[in-house]
Amino acid sequence: MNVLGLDIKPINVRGADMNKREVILETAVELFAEKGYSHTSMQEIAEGVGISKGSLYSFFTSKEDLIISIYEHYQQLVFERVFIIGLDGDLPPREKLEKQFEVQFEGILHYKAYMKMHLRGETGTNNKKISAMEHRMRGRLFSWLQNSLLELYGEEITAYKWDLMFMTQSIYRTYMMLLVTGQAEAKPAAIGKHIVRQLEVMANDFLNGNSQPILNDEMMQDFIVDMDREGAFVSFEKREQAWKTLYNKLNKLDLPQSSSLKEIANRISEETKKSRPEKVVLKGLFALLKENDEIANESKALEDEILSV
Amino acid sequence: MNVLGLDIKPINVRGADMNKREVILETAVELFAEKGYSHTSMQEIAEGVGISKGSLYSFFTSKEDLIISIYEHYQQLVFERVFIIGLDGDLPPREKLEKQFEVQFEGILHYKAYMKMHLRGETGTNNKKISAMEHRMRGRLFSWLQNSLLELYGEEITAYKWDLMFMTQSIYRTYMMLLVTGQAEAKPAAIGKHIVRQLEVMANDFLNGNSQPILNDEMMQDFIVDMDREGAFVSFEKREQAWKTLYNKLNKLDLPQSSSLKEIANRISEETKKSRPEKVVLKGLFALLKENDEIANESKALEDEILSV
DNA sequence: ATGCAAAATGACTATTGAGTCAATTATATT
DNA sequence: AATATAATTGACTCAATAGTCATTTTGCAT
Repeated sequence: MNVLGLDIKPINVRGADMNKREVILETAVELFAEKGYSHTSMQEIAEGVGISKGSLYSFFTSKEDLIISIYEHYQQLVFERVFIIGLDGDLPPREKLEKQFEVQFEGILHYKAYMKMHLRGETGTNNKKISAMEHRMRGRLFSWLQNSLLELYGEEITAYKWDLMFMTQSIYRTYMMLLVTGQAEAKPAAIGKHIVRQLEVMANDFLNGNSQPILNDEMMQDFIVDMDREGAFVSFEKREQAWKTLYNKLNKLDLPQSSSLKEIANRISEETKKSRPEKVVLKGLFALLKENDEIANESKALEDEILSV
Repeated sequence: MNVLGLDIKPINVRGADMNKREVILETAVELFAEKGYSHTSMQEIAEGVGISKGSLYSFFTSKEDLIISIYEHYQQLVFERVFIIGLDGDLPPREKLEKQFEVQFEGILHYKAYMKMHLRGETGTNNKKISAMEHRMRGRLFSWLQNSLLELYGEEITAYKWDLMFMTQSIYRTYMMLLVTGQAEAKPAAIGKHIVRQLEVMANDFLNGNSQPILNDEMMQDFIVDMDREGAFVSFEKREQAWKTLYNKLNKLDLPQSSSLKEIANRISEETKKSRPEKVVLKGLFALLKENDEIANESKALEDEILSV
């Protein structure tokens, strides 16, 4: 029995495998970030991990499979937290958006190598699966920005949304790049506020009629299709659906312990953010959640999603 | 005798060679843009041009030499015109900057494939010479932006210049990308004005104290070094030095024909912008300039620079 | 027409690196 | 301890491609 009153069970048998899989992902991401995708050989990655090439191929069926797994792994980690903040109905739109940018920049500090790799963009291009993945990522980002814009300014922003989305995204990307390359050091919260402020200033200039938009729906047809196809922000993964269900329930019930339950949920989100989340901690936190019968089912569902990775 | 009263001399003997060299550059740039640097083989380039691989290697000693030549060739073409507008002392700073962006976007439409290649960034990375070249290009761009900011707002902008430069550059890059990929169609003049307007809005927000900068000199030490080392905007190529000398002389003399002479100079600049400038036209225009004894020397110097390419 | 030099060719070499698989080693089970 | 099963290895194949060079073709002068 530990302090939380839980029996700590040994991590399941496949634990070792999962770890090695992650070690490979992390090693590969660092090498890709440093030398680029095509200039990093599978041999080098194997050596970096300390295993043989043959073993490497027992975890990932090809180099392409490896890079796609990297994207899937990290993208989930980075974006999930933004999504969760989006679920919080108590936060006013502007603070919410600031917080979401803040969280992204925190993520960047955690996953520097991944971001560096991503910014390089030089993944074995003209590859179908990879560019599909990149499409999907961009779709999510834009879907999120669009949501935020509408929440902030309502329908009247529609005519300017494309210009604002592209400009905001490019500013975001620039500061991300500066952080990742270590050129700039700054508090995530400060950058988050800064970006939202720029967006605000530009949006107001549009709304006051002092600026004319360049982009319009017709030009952006491709993007619209992408955003729709991905179902994008509303619900794009079972795991995030599970988060959403839990939050909805929490908000609806409005229990007296509600705020402490949210705190636990946030701590869970924090833990999953780590590159090596501790299973015991997660299990403990979920046990706490499940003590409340009203949300036990939802908690269980989320736990299954998270621990099954 | 043609309409300009000039004998048209046959294009010099190396003309054929020069053409083929340029055909190779253009073919290569298209293939690099389409499939990426490392996924395009020298064989494919040779086939694209309709020559053998051996011949290709008589023009460029290596693949690296080829990509560097591409950068040198196009960068000169794109940036030179921005520089020349910078020389025009009559234009107020804001209009000048708008015009410079406009000209860049015009250039982008001319050299789409090059820009696409450049945006991909996936040139044989960790290569010394290439990254040196990219450094130089970035240095020039930032040096130009810095100049423009100081002209527009004076010294009081200094504290915010880094944030403004990075944000402006990123917005510029975004619209460039949209143009290059054909997502957006827009008049270069409109985009130029648009970008300057965003810069203005953001700058005013800083100057009014409503926004705080994120970046400072200390963080940007590397950039400062780069910008200084390149001598950057002030004078970075013999050719541009020659332009500058000519313009200075023109402005100083203030001849009655001054404006028609400037028109001729601008027409020369237009012609050099083309992917296949006509030598005859250039020679004719220079002949017109040289009719004025006062600027004959400067014109001759510039002509030598331009025609020697 | 003849001979010569320059230009062009493409078969060839050498290297790199993705992916395979038979053989070996480690681990678990009885 | 013996056996079975799973995990790991690295030498090997095979394809791609940068760069070379002996041979052929072309263009030009006499």
